[in-house]
Amino acid sequence: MSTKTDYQDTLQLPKTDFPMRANLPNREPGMLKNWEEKNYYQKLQEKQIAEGRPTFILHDGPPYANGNIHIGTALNKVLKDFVLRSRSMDGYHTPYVPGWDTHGLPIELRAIKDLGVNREKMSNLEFRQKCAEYAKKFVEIQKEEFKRLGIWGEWDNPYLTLHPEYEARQIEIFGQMVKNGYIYKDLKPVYWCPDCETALAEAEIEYGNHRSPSIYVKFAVKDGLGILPNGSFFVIWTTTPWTIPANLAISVHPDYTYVLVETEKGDLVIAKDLLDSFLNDVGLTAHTIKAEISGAKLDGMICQHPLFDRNSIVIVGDHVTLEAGTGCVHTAPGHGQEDYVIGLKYNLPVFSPVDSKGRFTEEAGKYAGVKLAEGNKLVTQDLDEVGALLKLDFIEHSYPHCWRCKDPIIFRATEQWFASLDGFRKAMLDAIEEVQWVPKWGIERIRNMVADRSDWCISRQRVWGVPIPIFYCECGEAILSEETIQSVADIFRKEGSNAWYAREASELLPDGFTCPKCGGTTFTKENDIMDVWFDSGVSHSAVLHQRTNLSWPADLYLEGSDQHRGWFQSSLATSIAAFNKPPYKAVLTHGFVVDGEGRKMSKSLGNVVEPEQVTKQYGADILRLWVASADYRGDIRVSNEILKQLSDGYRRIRNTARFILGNISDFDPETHSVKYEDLTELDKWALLRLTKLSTRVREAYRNYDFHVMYHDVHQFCAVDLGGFYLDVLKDRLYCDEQDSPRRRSAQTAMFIILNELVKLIAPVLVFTADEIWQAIPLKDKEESVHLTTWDALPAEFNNVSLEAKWNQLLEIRKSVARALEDARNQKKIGSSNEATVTIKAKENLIEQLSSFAGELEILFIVSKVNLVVSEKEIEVEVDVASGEKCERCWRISEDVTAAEDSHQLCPRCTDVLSN
RNA sequence: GGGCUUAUAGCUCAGUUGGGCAGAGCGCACGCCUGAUAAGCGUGAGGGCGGUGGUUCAAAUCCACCUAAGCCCA
Repeated sequence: MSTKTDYQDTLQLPKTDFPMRANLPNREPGMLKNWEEKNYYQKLQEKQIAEGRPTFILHDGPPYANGNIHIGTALNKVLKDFVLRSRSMDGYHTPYVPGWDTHGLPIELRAIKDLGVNREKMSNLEFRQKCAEYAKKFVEIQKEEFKRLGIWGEWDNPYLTLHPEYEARQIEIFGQMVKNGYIYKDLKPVYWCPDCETALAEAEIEYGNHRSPSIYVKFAVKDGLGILPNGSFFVIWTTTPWTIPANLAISVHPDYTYVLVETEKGDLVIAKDLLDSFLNDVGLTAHTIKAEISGAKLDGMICQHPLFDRNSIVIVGDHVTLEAGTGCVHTAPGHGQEDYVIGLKYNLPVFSPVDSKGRFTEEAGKYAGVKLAEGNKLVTQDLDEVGALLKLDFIEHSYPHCWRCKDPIIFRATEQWFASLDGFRKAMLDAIEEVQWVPKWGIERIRNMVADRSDWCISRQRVWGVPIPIFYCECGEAILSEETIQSVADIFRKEGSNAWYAREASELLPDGFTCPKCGGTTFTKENDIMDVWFDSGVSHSAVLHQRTNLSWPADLYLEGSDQHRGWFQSSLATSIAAFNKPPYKAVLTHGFVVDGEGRKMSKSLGNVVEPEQVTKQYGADILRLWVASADYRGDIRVSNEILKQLSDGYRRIRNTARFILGNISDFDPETHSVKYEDLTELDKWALLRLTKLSTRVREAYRNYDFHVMYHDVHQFCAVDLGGFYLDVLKDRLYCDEQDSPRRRSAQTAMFIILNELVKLIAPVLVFTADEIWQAIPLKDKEESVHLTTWDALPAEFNNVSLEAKWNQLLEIRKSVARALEDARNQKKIGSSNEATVTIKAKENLIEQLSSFAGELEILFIVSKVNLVVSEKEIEVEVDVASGEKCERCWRISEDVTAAEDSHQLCPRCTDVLSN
């Protein structure tokens, strides 16, 4: 009886425990645990140090610790992990200290909301304690989420912006900036609640309907620059009459057209497009349009303030709109954000004659002491009396209210601390030129932003953050000296910034400190804390300068492109201001994650993809492969379809590895390896392809072109290996004698290929690569692939002389495949082994094919190849192979003969079996 | 409204300084194999390069404008 399995047992079929199905979601956690137990990250660091490698410092931008990570955070950390792991394999020492941003208003708000904190009944110290707890909780949550993605780093020793040593360093950097003369105090309008007597952040504002007066006011022209007659009027519109006493200017848009129109209330200047609605509102008739003037020409004209003996100048700005009013905007730099910004441009004082309780101050002259609600009435009456009021009305509109007391809020200028960008802008711009920006256009973005930005207001009227280390003497003098700031820093280093709230000023100042101005000895503390961007902005020094395993400046910062305005800039600012050097040598940015249609993710659209969901359904390696597959310079799409596709790509790589593992199970590289010169030419060709791949992929990693790596590796597995090399090898591997040189030659090449492949994918497919690594039959190997380096492949592999010849063969192989497919469609053959192929071509091509000698059958996986010289370019004929099918290797040949028990065997198989 | 960016087959990507009928892989369709088998092999159909208008002997590649999308700002 002859059965198939009779001969199956005489073959060397693939044998491996390496599972075809990865089951990543279930298996990855176990591998993570193993890595952690064996302390691999630490081991890698020690190894790198022992080998004396050059360092590569990627400084981590701290995510904000107030929620779970999202897919964008995952993308960022995974990219960082790619960089570090590839640099490690490329021979660098790559310590990685992850960090978190732990201060700031969002955490204050969440602490109040989520922890049910009653802020009124709690001291600042207690409240800060709650905020710290909240932040630390999310640090732990995010830490676990990052670890799950396979990211290696000093997870048990990260940096937190609330650490005492961090805060101390932050104070020192501030001190350095003071020393360099870049810190000053000035007025700036902020949201202010007169009832609660406190500044409010944007997040503490609630919009609601409010009834306001609506007035049109005319300002008489004193100097019309010869364009407008004196005695004509600019007309403004406002819903806050109480800000009229603080009016310093009238803004017009440079690109709008204005008309001078004759009315019964005088000759008025109005934006042309708003003339009709204005006349209608106020109930006036236009008699004559006396002139049309472009807004730009109005710049510099001078008007008389209707109530005070001072000027109101005409200025131009793009913030003026045609939505309502007159196109001439009442401008009070002390009472509005836009007014403030345009005021800075024109050097207007930040005039804000209103106190913390919402009453006019002495600066408001006769209104001093009047509450603003009353002020609205008085001002309007006075305007009417002097004839400046054109119209009074009342409107319902959306207006900001205090979240706590629900009262309407005001804009009020208060004293704030600033860092003078102007003082070091030039140095920042110069530094930007020295940094390598990836992609290149990043330089354009940050350059424009730095060139345009105004001074940095670092004051925040909050408590959860690092206090601004300034004292005030009774005489009013603000104390900020090297000595006092260092004293604060020293105390913070021991006790943290809570000391600011726990101690009296005298306990924070150096012993025996006296006011340099008046000699006074009684001091109070500044109430403001620093902007959180200052916290994270000093991380380069707080982390890199203070950790012995790191160094300053960083080799690389790697964040989303929103950080051109954020962290890249705040870091650069503090670094330039303190040290006059950029904190990084290179900056890499990536785009944002969007959905399958390229739209931003939002809860309301319901298109949010959570990293946890991806790891649960597909595994972290798939998420990482997704990161690797996309070109991160632009936006990166993610969708189920995309992830599904990645899974297919992943399986291809995985199964390629599995196939090789199965075929080298009886291969001992030490005893069975074949020397390069003794390898078959096909195997040499495979190693040449490997060398090309390896060169390209390593270069791609060095250039941060991870998607090149993915596509090339995938293509190599699918096309070079699966589509040709491994398919062709099967006959040799399965049917040749186990220890035959040709079989060992194939195994040698496959072994080398797998070893290199696993190292090339290791930075991306961290779990799968290590799983493969464990399965490779190599003694004395590193415990984990992640502890290895990319060693140079032997130069002899780069045997380019093979290229042309084999490329041509592959071309012909395509023609053969097409011909075989035709024959298959005509039901002539099924398997290609059932075919005899006749190639007709010109003499020189036939000659070249002849040089493959008896190999062509194997290379085309057919039973017989005939070569015929003809005049045709190339023609392939397919016939049913004649002869009998060898029951062992399934190839058909006329040499197949009946073996003793009537089984059909070819001579090769007969030989193999007889040994 | 401003600064920067992106736009090549269903998907992910290649397309050097403008030059040969625009490529790859995946997916899909069809077929083969059943000794990589919840695998493997082959063939094939898919786009005219976001749109419009220019420059040029020649443009996916250069210029202008527009559209859509993204980040930041106002």
